[in-house]
Amino acid sequence: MSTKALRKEEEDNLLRRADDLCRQNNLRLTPIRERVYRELVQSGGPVGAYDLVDRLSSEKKRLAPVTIYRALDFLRDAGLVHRLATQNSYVISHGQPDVNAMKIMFVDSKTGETIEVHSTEVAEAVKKAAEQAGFKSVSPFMEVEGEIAQ
Amino acid sequence: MSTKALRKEEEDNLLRRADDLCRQNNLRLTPIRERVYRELVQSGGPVGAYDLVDRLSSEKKRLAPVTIYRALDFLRDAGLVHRLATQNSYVISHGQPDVNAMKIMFVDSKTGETIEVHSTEVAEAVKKAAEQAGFKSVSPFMEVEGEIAQ
DNA sequence: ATATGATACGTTAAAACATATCATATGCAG
DNA sequence: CTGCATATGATATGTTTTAACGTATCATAT
Repeated sequence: MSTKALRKEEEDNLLRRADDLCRQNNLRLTPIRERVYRELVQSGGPVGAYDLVDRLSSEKKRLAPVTIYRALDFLRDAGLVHRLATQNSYVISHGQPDVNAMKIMFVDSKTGETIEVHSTEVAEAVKKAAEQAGFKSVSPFMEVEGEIAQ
Repeated sequence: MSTKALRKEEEDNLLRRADDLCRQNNLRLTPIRERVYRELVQSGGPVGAYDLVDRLSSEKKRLAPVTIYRALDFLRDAGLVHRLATQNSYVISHGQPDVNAMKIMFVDSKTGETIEVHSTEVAEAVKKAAEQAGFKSVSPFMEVEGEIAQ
């Protein structure tokens, strides 16, 4: 089986999973929201909001930035998409959301390429540090810049 | 001794430390750079670039945004200042730069208030996760959103 | 003394990113 | 069907960051 086929399957899985999640939580995965999510899935990496505007606009119909931002807000609230603040871009959240794990987005400083890793070990260490800082709860997402080997 | 006095002492310490660091690395802590750094020190928290423009501008002379950004870039390169990507703001980096520790900026989601904690435990856990992701090196800074107790 | 190079800063403009506002449409509960 | 909440369309504006180009300053070389 080609990697392309695998890729396609995973895309479908993600879309189904998104659909299920929304259904179960009474969230409306409207056409625009679904298209934004699909675009992020297919891109395989972080994409800027204005890039999404371009990619989802046709000759006849140009979407307004605010439309994309609204869709992104929805997807982020649903936990399907994560914003990379250091890159001003947006990326799908992989994996089953394990409540106890920290979802770390490693971002390559040069290319912007990202890889997501879930780690309960990091989650625990961060939680401990948070207590020192007087923080009672912390986001389960974080972003770390670095360099990919090779 | 009042907390104010303590505060003043710490400010002086930070400024001296910055001065030393630059001297030792042949970096030029010019007046503008020093003023930007001092302003960040005195504010005690994250400050936006345009805030800095306002605060460092006088009636007769208004600094251009780019001037501030350049000073901030210098200070960031020197490791004296950290950019809070989630807040579009800038904050001094406290503490002796411990090479083995992760410098975590906890950011209160509501107020934007920050507290910096250094943790070798987090550094190690993140390093391990980075290896899983195929990352050979990671930034010693990270930013975590959360909520302050109370 | 004059030229060259390196670095910082000034000035103007624009790119890139994000939100406000108000109008219109669409779904859905009563 | 009606009214209310929610989603989208359209336009404008706000905010943050960088680009491009010129000048000032100072050290060093010719």
